[in-house]
Amino acid sequence: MVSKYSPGAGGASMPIDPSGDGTKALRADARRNRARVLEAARITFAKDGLAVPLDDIARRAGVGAGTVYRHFPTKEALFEAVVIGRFQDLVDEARSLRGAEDPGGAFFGFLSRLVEEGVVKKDLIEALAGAGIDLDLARSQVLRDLREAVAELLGRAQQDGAVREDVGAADVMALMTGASLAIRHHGGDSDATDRMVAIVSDGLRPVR
Amino acid sequence: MVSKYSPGAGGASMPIDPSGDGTKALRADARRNRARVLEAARITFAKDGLAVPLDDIARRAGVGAGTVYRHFPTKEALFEAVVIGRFQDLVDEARSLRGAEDPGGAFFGFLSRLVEEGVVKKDLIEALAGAGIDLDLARSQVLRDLREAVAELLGRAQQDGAVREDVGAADVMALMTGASLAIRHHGGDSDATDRMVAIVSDGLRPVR
DNA sequence: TATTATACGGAACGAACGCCCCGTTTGTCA
DNA sequence: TGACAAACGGGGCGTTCGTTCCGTATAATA
Repeated sequence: MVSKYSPGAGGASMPIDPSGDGTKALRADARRNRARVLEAARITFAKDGLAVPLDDIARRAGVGAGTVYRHFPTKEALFEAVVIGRFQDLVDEARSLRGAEDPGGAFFGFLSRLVEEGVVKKDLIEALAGAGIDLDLARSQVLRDLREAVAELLGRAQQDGAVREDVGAADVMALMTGASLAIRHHGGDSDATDRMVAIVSDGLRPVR
Repeated sequence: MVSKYSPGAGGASMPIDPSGDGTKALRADARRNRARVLEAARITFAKDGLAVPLDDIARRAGVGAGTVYRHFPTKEALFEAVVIGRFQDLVDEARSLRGAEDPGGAFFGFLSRLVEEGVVKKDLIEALAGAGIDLDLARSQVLRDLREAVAELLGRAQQDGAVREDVGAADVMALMTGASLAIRHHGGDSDATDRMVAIVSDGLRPVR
């Protein structure tokens, strides 16, 4: 989850950067505040989605709005940073299941995780559903990675005869997005969650 | 779909109202404009949901913003009026299927209609998903009617053995909401729609 | 046609919110 | 510890949008 953010605009006499990755070392307080902002954003976006006022995030982080903007050029950039982190976690999880001995179980288990995440993290489903967000996340690498990882799990499950043949990874992700949204509205209790996931999962199994 | 809107605040010397239903007769131009506003709102809310600026609706209706407010006290009231109309249509449709000879077919057919509507009418799914709307629609009669009508179709289908026993009407409506949202994001082509509906429908059938 | 209640339109208002500016504070390094 | 660059914070600006106000236009009625 390394950010591509680079502070400053490249002033005249920039000291050589020690890490060599194009990002200048941040001052101690700046690094601390940046972390606080990210953490606050993670919590706040999860609860209320992109709609939350940026001031709320700043207040929760214990910094001023200006500080948020020094670290992230726009509100959407901050949102992106948070969401990309979430996606990356999912990608890692999906990839760790690639070699599972039970492809069907791995696939359905991952779906369940996906939905659980979506129910708890509003920003995640908003990002997946593209809820009124420009967010060139569509062109982001993590999203491609996620789709690819899902496609791989799906393909293996299909080869194993655990999943019907007429669905693609995009279908699956859309269904999970929809399920998350439905559950979240529904109140989000875990019984309902399980029932919904079971229904969609059953629908994904091969037609008898 | 009779509105409960009543113009004026009941001045001192109000002439006896001819229709006797508590609403005073509107002037011809007022009645015409009201219809125009409703029609414009229907189209505009369907396309863009509640997020659309009210001025856009007024412009499309060919009236000023003030005129919209004379007929509907708030933007949300207008939204409600539109959504209630849509719900009522669905209720009528569901009720007409009560006596169907094939309960399973009737149930699944209605679900398909529900999703189709949701995909095309953004306001409908927003209302069903409660997307950031206070909208005491929750306490509205039509919504109760709809839930009840769905419950009846569902119950018959279950008695007929066409639908698994462990789901309720709320689950079904949530799933359809989710499917609509997923499809709409997905691009909304009718192939995808059919596939999604088929998957969820299959998931709703009795476990083998 | 004269009169009047009713309705109209759109300018104006105010609240919310993203974003920027700039005077002040703080970390860093010699 | 002194000097300076980096970072801070929060007030303020500009925009968007819901809502209201009020001078003007018009349907209804006699």
